[in-house]
Amino acid sequence: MTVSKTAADAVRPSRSLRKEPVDPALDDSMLQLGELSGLLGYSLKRAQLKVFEDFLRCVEPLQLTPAQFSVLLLLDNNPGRNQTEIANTLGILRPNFVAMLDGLEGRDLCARMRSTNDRRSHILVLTDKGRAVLARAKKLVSSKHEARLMEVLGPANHAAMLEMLAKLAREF
Amino acid sequence: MTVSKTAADAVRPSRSLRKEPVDPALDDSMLQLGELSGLLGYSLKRAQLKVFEDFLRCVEPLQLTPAQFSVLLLLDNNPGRNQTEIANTLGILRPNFVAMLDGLEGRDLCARMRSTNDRRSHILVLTDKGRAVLARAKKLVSSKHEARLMEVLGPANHAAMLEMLAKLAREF
DNA sequence: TGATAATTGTTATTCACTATATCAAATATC
DNA sequence: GATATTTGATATAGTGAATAACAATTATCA
Repeated sequence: MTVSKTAADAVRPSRSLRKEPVDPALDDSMLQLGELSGLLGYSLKRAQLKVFEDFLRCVEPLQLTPAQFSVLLLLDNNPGRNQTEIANTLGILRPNFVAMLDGLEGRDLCARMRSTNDRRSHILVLTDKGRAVLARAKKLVSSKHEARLMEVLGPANHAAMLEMLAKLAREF
Repeated sequence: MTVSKTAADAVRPSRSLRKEPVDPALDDSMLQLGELSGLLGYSLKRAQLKVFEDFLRCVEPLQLTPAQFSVLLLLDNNPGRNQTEIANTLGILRPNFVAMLDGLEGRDLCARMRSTNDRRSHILVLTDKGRAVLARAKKLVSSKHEARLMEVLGPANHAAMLEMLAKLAREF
């Protein structure tokens, strides 16, 4: 088949003939996702984007991205670690972690200290401000963000989902 | 508390004293994720990355990214649509969709045809090659990618997960 | 009808995130 | 003590996502 270079438009579900008013927000005449809605990866990504958006909204007064929050949380749970260790557990490449730390350190949320054992490495420490911000962030995340997730999914589903996602992140 | 600028390294779970051999791949002395493992968004993102990696592996002979696959699939399911409609349903911004289409059209997987109704818009069409590639891609995705997901999660969990993710992508 | 607004595809540009190679300083290995 | 490895860092490139602006076309409506 050779394709002609023009074409009369195909069957539009003719928005003008529709009876029920279409959702004005995500309208677009409702295209058929088809097999796409059965693709786990597709829904996974779209859900992830939505969840991150909500995270940003909930924690907006503190100006923390999910990645930054995860760093602060990890520092709090693992004192005495260096950049490589923190970056690796978060799946961040060392070169990219430098600028990220510069940002956090520039806002006085954490600090690098030269290790006395190994003078190559920087031990990462939460500052007092970092601890305070983290504490407030945790409250916002749990009371707003996670609370909303719980509400939409229900506690049982939320737990089941968490377990499955962790399994995928681990074994896949 | 003012932070001194150096510090003796804190309690390392002393890798040297461990009895069981640590997983050499993701080692890093097993940092404590702490509250991070309870954050749905965190696991969601890590799982999504793993799933997309697997998708790329499975469909590697066809050199299709998840985004490209989704475009081809959508074109097949929705003939006669223009760029704006396709881009919008996939959450791709129109300006960014241009280069993406250039790539697909350059590989002769789809084509833009000027609409006779509205000479501004381009109706998107799958080429024969595009249909053939899509068919092969679908087989690879279902026999390798989705099959693996099924195997890891189990059919029931897979279905439950899909439903929850769709709900999040929709209502969140 | 004709002036004005809106839409479509496009370009340019910016920002964030990711990835690789490379480097000097410090440490480990043998 | 020579060589290799590790650590933080820099430079750089690639990709995705976001906004503004533009020409061509179509829609609106006074």
